[in-house]
Amino acid sequence: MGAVRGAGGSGVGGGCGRTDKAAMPVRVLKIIEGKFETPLPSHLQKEGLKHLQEGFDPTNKYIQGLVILSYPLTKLGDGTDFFKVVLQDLDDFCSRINSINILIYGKMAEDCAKVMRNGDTLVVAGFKLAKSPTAREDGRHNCQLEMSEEAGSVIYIYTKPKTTSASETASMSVAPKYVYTPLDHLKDGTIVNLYGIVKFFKPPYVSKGTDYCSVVTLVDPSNAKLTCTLFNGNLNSLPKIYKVGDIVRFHRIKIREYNGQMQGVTSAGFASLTFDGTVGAPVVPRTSSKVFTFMDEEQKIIEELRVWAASNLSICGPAAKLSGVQPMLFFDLTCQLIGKAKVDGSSFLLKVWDGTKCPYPTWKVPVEARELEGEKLLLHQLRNLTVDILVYDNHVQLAKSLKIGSFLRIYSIHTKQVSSDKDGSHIEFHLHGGTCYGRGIGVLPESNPDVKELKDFLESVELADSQSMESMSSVELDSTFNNITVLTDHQDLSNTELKTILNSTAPQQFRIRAKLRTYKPQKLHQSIKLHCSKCNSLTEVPDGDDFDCILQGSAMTSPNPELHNTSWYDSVMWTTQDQKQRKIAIHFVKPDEMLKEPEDTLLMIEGGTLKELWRLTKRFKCVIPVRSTEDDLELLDLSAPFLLQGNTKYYGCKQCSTPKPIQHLSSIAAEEQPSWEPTEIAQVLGIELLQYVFIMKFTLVDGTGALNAYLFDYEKFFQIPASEILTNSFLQQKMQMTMNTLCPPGRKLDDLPWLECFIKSYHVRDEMKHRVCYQIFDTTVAEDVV
DNA sequence: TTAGGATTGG
Repeated sequence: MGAVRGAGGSGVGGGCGRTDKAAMPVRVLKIIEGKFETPLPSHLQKEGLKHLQEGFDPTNKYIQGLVILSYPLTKLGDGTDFFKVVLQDLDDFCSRINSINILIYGKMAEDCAKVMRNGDTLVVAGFKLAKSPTAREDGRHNCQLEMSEEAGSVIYIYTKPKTTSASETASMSVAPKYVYTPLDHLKDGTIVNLYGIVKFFKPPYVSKGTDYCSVVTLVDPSNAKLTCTLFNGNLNSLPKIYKVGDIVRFHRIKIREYNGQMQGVTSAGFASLTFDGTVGAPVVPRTSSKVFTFMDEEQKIIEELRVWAASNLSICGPAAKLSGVQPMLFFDLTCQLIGKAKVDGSSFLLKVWDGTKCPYPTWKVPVEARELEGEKLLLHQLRNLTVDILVYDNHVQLAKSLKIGSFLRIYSIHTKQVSSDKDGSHIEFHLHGGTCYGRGIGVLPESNPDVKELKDFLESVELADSQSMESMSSVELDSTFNNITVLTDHQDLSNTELKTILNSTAPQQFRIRAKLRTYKPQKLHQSIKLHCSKCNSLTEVPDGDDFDCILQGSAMTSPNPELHNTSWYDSVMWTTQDQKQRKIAIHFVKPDEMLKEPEDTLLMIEGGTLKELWRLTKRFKCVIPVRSTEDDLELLDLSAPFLLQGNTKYYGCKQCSTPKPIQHLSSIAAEEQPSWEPTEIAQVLGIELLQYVFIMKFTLVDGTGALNAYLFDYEKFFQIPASEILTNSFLQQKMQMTMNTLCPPGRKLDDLPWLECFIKSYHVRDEMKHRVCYQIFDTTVAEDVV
């Protein structure tokens, strides 16, 4: 963020902003009733353009005029910022040559580009006069003014309502310019404007006084932190923050010192805008103010903050669903309210659903039927998908006021596992009293993207489940029989005894009915390997430490700026603020204009740490770690994943891959809607993609004999992709539950369930010996077992 | 005025 962005009414003398006004080379002032807000220093004398010529002494002289044209801020070959504007001398309107080029260099260029607009009045002093090489072409003054902070130049920018036609004036008022103070430059007793990324928040709650209260902790690229305590009698006037990572703009917030730290509190006139913090999401402010300023400049700030946050802050991944809840934890739930009821004086019941089914039996809070509000039929139809959430104390008042059908985000729900005689054990959902950890309830508008997604999902569930709901009891019945737990394809084959199979020649295919006496590995995560379908090799999945080492090694090579910003990717680079001064570059592969969502975007990163990479994968579709060479970006060593997507690391076969230059990715980028499939990415980069597989050994018995059958499975058997199991504890749990059903621990052979599956026999020939092996195929664990 | 971030009780 630059130091100077503009100045509001209090900006000049009010002590806000981070630069000392007296020394400031670029100042933004206002014209009030046709007069300059602050008089110019008395030693300066005005000079008209017509008196400027080579040899003119600019000491103590100033030029005044109107900005009629400004060019985009650019960088010169040596990296210096450069900004060019054209000034028109209004006092010399009759002269044929009444405009002059001003060339501004360095920091001053950057600062001016941020605040200056066509139509502003400029006063410039301390400039250098030089011959204009473009006078013949542009018809302007044959001299040009050259300015920079180093040369002692000063620019005063006077913002003034532009002359507009009467019809335009009605809809367009000239916005005041605001100074935004970085969070590390806040001073006790000031009232400032600021931007920040929400690191923590308490959704508005009823305080013990007369107002609603919301507590918000912000961070910004200065790495400073500010906790704000905001009050308002009107719920609507508090910032509409829905999740950590949202970005806020606060105007007129009062800064105070509290317990040795700066604190923000609401002052009279406090106003806020809130934005989604997702890179690429539409920049639409959420606010209750009817009138607010928001222009391109602000949009740019939001976009910058989003990019900074995406690579510097841990923002949690996808929100929890009811299907993913685990006992004894706290989580935020996005859901729809379908019922509510008074329970007693200090607690209130909310019945909600999110379309997914909680894997555990859940608690039903007994309430009097006449107290229950909500559509009775819907409550009945969805009874297996709704959960009861009991909210307490200070949350009761807000809960009572909620409308049935509204979409909620309930923050920090506690799941508690309770044993009971009646149903073994169940899970209870509590929203305890108090506001610790942001505990509370927020109402989300229908326009919220998470709500839109939820609504679509609920609509699809509602139909499907109302049909299957009635069959629920028969499913429960099935599992009590519990003797055949694996179903297969090829139902036409009849069962063969294991003894017969052991005496048969290979290769052959059989359907069997057997019990799973034991299996290896017992530690299920050890069953995951990487398989190359080209050379048929199996390798262990490398652990995170190896990857970290490779990343650290590659971070020794600085990004090569010559490889930045090509026709198919945009680059940003920065240096870390720590002692290591590590350089990080991110190259965003340009998406189709219609597809700007970050979750569709691929990026390449140089110099990132493991942690930073994981953060980026939460936000972006694909992340490819690369390093610079002299003339291209290249992939890292193939011991490292060449691609990260979601939670999955994709590896290439070291024997079979012949990596091609990164440039080859541009062919996918050029597609209308690149899907960024790992197989496609691997192919264009010359990588032989390794696939995650489950490799297990099942010892099967049926009373006639015993044999070992291997399971070699990508996804079909457990209905869990092998690629996801290592990073998903829920899937690990699901797999463990499946194995516990197929082979319940601690049971005698007689009590084990029968399984049905397919095996095929095949020959394995080593140098010395020859043997027959068996492999499970075309078999899926039945739904009701899972 | 209120709360000033920092879980787990019913």
